[in-house]
Amino acid sequence: MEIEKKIISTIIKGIKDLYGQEVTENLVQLQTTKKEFEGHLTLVVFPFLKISKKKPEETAQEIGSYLKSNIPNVIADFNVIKGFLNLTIASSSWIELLTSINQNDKFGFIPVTEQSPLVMIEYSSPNTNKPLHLGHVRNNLLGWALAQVMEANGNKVVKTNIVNDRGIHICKSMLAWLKYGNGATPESTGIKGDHLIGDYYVAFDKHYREQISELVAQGMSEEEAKNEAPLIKEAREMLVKWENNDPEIRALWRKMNEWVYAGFDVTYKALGVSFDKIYYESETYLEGKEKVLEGLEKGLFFRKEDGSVWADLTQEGLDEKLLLRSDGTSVYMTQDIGTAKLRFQDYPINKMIYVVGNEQNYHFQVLSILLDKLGFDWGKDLVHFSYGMVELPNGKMKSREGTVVDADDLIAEMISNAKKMSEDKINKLTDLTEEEANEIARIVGLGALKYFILKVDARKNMLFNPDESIDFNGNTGPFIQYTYARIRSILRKAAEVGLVVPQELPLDTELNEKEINLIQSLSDFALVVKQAGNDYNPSCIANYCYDLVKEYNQFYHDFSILHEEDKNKQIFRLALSANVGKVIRLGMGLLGIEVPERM
RNA sequence: GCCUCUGUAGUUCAAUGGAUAGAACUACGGUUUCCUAAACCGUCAAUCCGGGUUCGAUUCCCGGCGGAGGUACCA
Repeated sequence: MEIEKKIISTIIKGIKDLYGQEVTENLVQLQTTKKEFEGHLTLVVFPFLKISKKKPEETAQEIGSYLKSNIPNVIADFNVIKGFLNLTIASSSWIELLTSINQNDKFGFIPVTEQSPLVMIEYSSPNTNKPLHLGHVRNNLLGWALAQVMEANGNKVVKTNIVNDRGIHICKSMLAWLKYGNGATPESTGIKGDHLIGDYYVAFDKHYREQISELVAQGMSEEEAKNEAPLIKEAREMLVKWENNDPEIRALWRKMNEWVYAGFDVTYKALGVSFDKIYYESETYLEGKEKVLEGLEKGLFFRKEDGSVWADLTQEGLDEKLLLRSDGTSVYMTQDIGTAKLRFQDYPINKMIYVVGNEQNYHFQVLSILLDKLGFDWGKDLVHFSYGMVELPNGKMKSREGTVVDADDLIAEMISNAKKMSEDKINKLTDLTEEEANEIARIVGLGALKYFILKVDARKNMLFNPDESIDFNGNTGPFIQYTYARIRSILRKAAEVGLVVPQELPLDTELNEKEINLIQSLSDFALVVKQAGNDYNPSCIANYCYDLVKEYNQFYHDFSILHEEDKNKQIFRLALSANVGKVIRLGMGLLGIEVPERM
């Protein structure tokens, strides 16, 4: 980082001295040199040709000479290939850089201060009528990782969850439980609360379909049958009762939601995610209604003859959008407006990020415009962190067809597979207690799952193959975790013989290319964290960690560390290992992935 | 129909407009006097098609073709 800054400023000065023109920093393209060429950093000189009015080679040569004579303690040498100026950095500069990384426990992170902007991140947002599935897992992992990344970039972060705890879908579960449940509770059945409720949601659907086909058999059209089936009518009645605060219905609703929340808590805890503030739609939907009526008064919205309220977005190139139904009840959009209002009351939000699937791109485009019209400062540039769907090898997940991957099942399976894998490796964990071994299996199993999902660009749809997901080789979480554990092992062994990495590293160590490359890769971490924050994209951190690990593994394979005879060299390599370990821990930490001391 | 996103080795994923498009899995073949072999090394193999922008395009723009999503008084 420091090295690059120094070079860039010298280049800008050099262009001025050589060609008499001021250039901006973004014109200076300094990148890491490709492996097949000599040098560490490469300047692309094409952008300067118009200024120098000379050939690429000549321009590169001149800039190179300027750098070498002006900052000789940084630029040891240079070479020119076409329009590329390859710079070789002096060893002492690299060692200084490693020292600065070594001294900073939160290398690459920008500290959060009182003045930092406040970013609120909404993620998870479950319905309370069924347990979490693989799609929610992606949402939760992305939301958590993004929160960590934003914080690492110097933002105050508030993680929030909006729970959709009201509506017809909840009533369906409640109704089925009353009819077919025989008073079953999580305690009496031993079934996790969210799964229990989910079972009755499925039961409702089953009986509902039966009624529909009966009615169709009696000669009713399918469309009509769907509306006339006794079950759906009862569910609607129940919803009305709920809205009218019927004490019995409300009591049942509260009881069943508590079961679900208890179940969700277990899943959230297993995934390692948490929230600073939870909102419930049962508490926000009325606020939204109010806000919409307020907008109506101000003339922002209009009312149709049937009483429904709409926003006219044709000016913005969109169509008209419904905000309140003709019967006065609120829709999805209304609730989001209400939630926004409450959040704004509760926090001085500078930026709002919604982690929601890409099927709702249009919804958020509209929401942004509406919030802006209603006077929310952050409305216009709210961020919809839109992620793709998770597909299975045999197609999309459909809850009705039973092709969903349940989150709890998946987590349990990953952990038990991790356990099996480590048991296959004899001589490894034999001295550990059962408890310690289980803890490692948990860390590794979850690491595999999290990494598998987070390494993929969030915007893209991704394919999840349950059989292949638990691969512990290649670009996977366990591979990275394993490298970390090995590094920790080396440091433990070194400590046993009294070798400790000092704060300050000796400057007179001779470095080879692989060692320099490793320092360079370490320093890239700061750039990657910044990029992840700018692009709202945790996946680049995952891929960075993997590249770093691969590079370290080669280094580790080629050079000895504990058996190195040159004392300076030994300390240097130990420091290098320690800092690779540190950066892995920081990087994986941003993804919400733990790293084990042993495995 | 209209709108948005997306097309990279057999498969799953990479590549701020930069040099010969990288990995991993699979297959085949190597490497343990040595700190964790859950490792390392090698071989095979790809930018959907056609234009444009420029020193230079997987990337940006336009047009096809393929995939996904949206376009509801569902959430």
